[in-house]
Amino acid sequence: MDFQNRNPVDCPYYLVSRVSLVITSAMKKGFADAGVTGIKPAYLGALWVLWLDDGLKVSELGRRAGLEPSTMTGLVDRMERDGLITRQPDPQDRRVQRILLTKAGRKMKNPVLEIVNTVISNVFGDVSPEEFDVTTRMLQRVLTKAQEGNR
Amino acid sequence: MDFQNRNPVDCPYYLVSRVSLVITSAMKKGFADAGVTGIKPAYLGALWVLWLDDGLKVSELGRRAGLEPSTMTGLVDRMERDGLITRQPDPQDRRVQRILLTKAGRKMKNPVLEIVNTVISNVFGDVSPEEFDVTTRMLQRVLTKAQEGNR
DNA sequence: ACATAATTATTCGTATACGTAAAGTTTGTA
DNA sequence: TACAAACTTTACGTATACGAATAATTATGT
Repeated sequence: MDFQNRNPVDCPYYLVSRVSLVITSAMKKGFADAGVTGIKPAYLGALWVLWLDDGLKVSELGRRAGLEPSTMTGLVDRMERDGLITRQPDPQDRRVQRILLTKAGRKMKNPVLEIVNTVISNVFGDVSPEEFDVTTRMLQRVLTKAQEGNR
Repeated sequence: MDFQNRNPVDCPYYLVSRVSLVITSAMKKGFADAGVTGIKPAYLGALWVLWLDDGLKVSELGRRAGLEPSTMTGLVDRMERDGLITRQPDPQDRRVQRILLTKAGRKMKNPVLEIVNTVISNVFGDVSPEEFDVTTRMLQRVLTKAQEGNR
């Protein structure tokens, strides 16, 4: 890896950052085109976690979605404002807020995941299954290693 | 691509977003550990473009770095504040501000790119050259296609 | 039991990014 | 020439993310 005589476009940092923003933009458009309101791309991670395991506390939700607790507070604020979740104090531990999907939040699962399917298929339309698998597994390893580094 | 019964960690959107943030965090630490001050990860794209072609106008700099003009204004503000660039009015076109590297901005090139090398090598340490190439080329194609879609 | 430590969520300040709108300048055209 | 259109940058509001500090609560060690 020697970037001294190369362009930003050769740098994986540039590439993943740009692709992340490209997908965010495509997601916004996908939701808007499908007429699904009240959801933002940043909600996806947390919603997805809750669809699999509802009623988590803020910190555990953040841990599974890859976000810091201080980031979660604002995200949960906006998701609450948009009617997708509610905060419920935990009677067992008064420090804890349990995050629970509303009916609207639960009902969104299938429509939203269909839109996610479509958007991902469009963005990665020209990518072969082999390339896709190599990249997916590689990025998963990078994340796992980064998590281990923070222990 | 069917995410109905999968986890966020199987979704390339989740992966590229998280990896992007992981690298940002590693870059911050890389700069701090090396004692290089006045640079932030977000400056990298713009700086890199200027190292190759100094004196661009804001919009062209943004185009090459993949950022909207309205994003560039704030970024240029901070880079100016941190002493890396200056704004110079263009006498040929009074709408235009030319962005010029300062001496400090120029001198940073080699040290900063060395840190970028190191950080990228660490983050992608376990990745084979083949996986790395497949991923790089794939993401480049995705970006190119996305740009074409916006014309 | 009680002081100390750890956990939990939040607030605050900052950075990063977008879209929309505005103001000034230049360009194209009638 | 005059006027409309396009371009260029900036301002503003919003969203997203982090780290440091804080307050409240719970857990731990002696």
